[in-house]
Amino acid sequence: MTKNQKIISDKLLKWYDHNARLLPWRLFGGSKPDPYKIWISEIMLQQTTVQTVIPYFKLFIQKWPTVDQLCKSDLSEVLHLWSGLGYYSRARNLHLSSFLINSKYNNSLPSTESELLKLPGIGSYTAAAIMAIAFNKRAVVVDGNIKRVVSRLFSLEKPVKENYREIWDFTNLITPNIRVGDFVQSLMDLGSEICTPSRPKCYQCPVINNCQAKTNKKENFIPLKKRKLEKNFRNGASFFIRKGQKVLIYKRLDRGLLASLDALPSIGWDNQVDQRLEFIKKLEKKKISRIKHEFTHFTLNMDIYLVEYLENENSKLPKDFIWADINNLKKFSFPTLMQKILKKIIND
DNA sequence: TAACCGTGGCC
DNA sequence: TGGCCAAGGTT
Repeated sequence: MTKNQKIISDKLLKWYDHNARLLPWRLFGGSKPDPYKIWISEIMLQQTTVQTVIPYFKLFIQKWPTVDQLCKSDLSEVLHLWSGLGYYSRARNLHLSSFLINSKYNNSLPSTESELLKLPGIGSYTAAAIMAIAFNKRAVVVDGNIKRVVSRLFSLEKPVKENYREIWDFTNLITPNIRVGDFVQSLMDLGSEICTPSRPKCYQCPVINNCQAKTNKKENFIPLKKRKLEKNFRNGASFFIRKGQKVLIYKRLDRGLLASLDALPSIGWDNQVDQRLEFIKKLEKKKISRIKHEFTHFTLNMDIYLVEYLENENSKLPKDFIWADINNLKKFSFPTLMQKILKKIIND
């Protein structure tokens, strides 16, 4: 680490001492962080904003304060708490990992990158982040914020997606040997609050004099943005099949989109073949509404149909189908898409 | 490697 | 309004 690189980390740490965000998984005043909480927070924060995560994190820790408690839970409980948060494989992987940590590591998170990487749901970023933040061990942490901050500090013009290796090398150069956790979080807080994607607040930046992008007057153009692929449209149909005060719902397949979550029977949009849904095609239905829902990689237009299910059609239901009380749907694990559809039907 | 995997907020 | 973006991982 050269003198200038040490100046950068010193300035960032000093800034962090006075400007760190107060977040529920952070401890201050010399207390050691709880690796379990850091793990849960890091998984929840994958591609998810801090403000969205906070209430989910608090509920999660309240319900399962330790690995030991988590590994005694049912997957269905974890999915229920996770419903609405998105990227549901994270919940499945957390649950699975809790068993591994229980059986292989005596309920304590492993503290080496190679062992952390063996846990499902932990990749290169999360392993390094847990090393640094939970254990204060030196690791090179490169997340979305840090990619942008480092690109600007060293005037790296390439789009971040195409420049991982170079960004990693420069991040490595400025990563100190002490207070690694604080340093990593200082970069993240800086990226989140000051060195923002658009209109960075350079006038508040503690390392403005060390920033090569600023020196070159390129802070608004670095890193370069890459054009994204065009988003596709899909059409689907959801069925509100009613029998008195009950509605037919089912548990989705345990793989792919919205895996293992509860849903209204729906077809035509998720590239899945589910034999259990064949019976829908024979039902007498009436189109009552339509909603639009944005996924990351496609836009969904979902037609909503109402089916009045007659008492004498009491044929046997497929596996994992149940008649749910319309007034007690809270106990199920619906993704936001389904919550939107249900709200639309019940309000209309 | 590029597609897949959710959702909410911002401008 | 719609595209962008957020403490990415898996296949």
